[in-house]
Amino acid sequence: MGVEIKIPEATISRISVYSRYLVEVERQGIVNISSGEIAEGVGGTPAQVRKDLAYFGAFGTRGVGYNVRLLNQEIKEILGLSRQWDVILIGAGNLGSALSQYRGFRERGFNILAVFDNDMNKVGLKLNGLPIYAINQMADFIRENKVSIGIIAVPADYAQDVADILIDSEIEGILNFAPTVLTVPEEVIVRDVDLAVNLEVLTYNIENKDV
Amino acid sequence: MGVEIKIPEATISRISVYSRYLVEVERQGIVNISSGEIAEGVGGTPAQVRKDLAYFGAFGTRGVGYNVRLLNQEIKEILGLSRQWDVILIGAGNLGSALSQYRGFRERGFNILAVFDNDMNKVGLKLNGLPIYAINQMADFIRENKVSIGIIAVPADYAQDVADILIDSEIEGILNFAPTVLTVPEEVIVRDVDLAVNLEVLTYNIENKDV
DNA sequence: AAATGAATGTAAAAAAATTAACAAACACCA
DNA sequence: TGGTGTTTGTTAATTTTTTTACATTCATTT
Repeated sequence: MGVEIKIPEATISRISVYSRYLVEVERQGIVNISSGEIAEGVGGTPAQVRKDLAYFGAFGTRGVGYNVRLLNQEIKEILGLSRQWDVILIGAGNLGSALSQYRGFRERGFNILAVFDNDMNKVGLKLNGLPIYAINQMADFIRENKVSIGIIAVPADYAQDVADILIDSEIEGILNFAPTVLTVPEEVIVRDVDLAVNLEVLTYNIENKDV
Repeated sequence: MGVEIKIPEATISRISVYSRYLVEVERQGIVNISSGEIAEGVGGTPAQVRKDLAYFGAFGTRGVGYNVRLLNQEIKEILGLSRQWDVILIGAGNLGSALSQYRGFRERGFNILAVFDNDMNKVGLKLNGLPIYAINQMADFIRENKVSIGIIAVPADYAQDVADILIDSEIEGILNFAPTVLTVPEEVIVRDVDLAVNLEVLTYNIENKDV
């Protein structure tokens, strides 16, 4: 009977950015930070920062601000980053290769276990230290290793087939880099990263700067 | 004195996805399509599709739907894709390499002219057929070739320096893959593609599925 | 111990975006 | 030619998100 409080997706994106910024700030040895300083650091407004954080609790001290280390700890907890996330990557092409050694993932606690590809010239080899397996080994691997997330970095034509295997293997979430809309049951969470779409939003904004 | 009509950024993202879907539909030889069919194809609602399109004009025929080819033409015009976009890529690392040969860019009319990197072992070589130049050659190159967009794929620590050069060279837009917030003057449009943030929004959504 | 200053947390207001609803327009058929 | 069914374009309603404004709280100083 409790009132449902829906938290904007944009808030989640922003607190992830706050967290990344706080890591940097903590590294500089700064102990306390105000909403205004966070806003300045990430390009937002103080009110927005406070509002975003207030969805989850009262982490600050009035008149003082937020303790950098504690706030970052709270945010990581909110984002689900206090547990480790085991991830597999599907697609050992150029994009897959880039993602397999992307520092940002490891730094934030994501653990890529293996790469899957259907190219038999690649299967058995390593990609940036990660083993490459065939896609027909994927379902077993996911179950045996309790993999939570699959990152799809295959061409659009194969993406749904890959997704179907992931779904069958009871994956929890999919980060989809293929430029296509995936059909998944509602218990599987998908997030699309659409590179061309991003570029097109940019061109639109360039062309309509002044308007 | 005209009323300003602000178009949601989400609308721009969506029409870009519609366009990609229409390409596929057109390839299948389908001539007309309804808002409901588009919605089904991209995972949206018919009302949303119509509303998004209505910001820009009346492209359909009542009782019939939209002519696939014409609608796609209109959308591309809206997104600024009727002109060609000359792009450079900064960073010849793994991510830069992946982006340099990303099909989705070329398919949508983006033309990557060159890659820039500070690693002198790479300068002078080619990356997927594209010349690699030193970053100190970048400003001249941008002006001489009237480059509109720079794609930043360098580590976060160097991203602002690269951005500063792009800004000085009067670039129009920046697609930023570096996990950091760039400071730019307001006439330069930036769009961030933050890979770890996307993964963290995914983990949040997984952890809060049922709520 | 009271006063001052600073910055949070939140309630209320405003703005923005989405959804619903329906009249208008068109194709097709009898 | 008139009626029927379909689907758009648009207005209105609703929902969501952002912004504003300020009372509350805490640290510090006198």
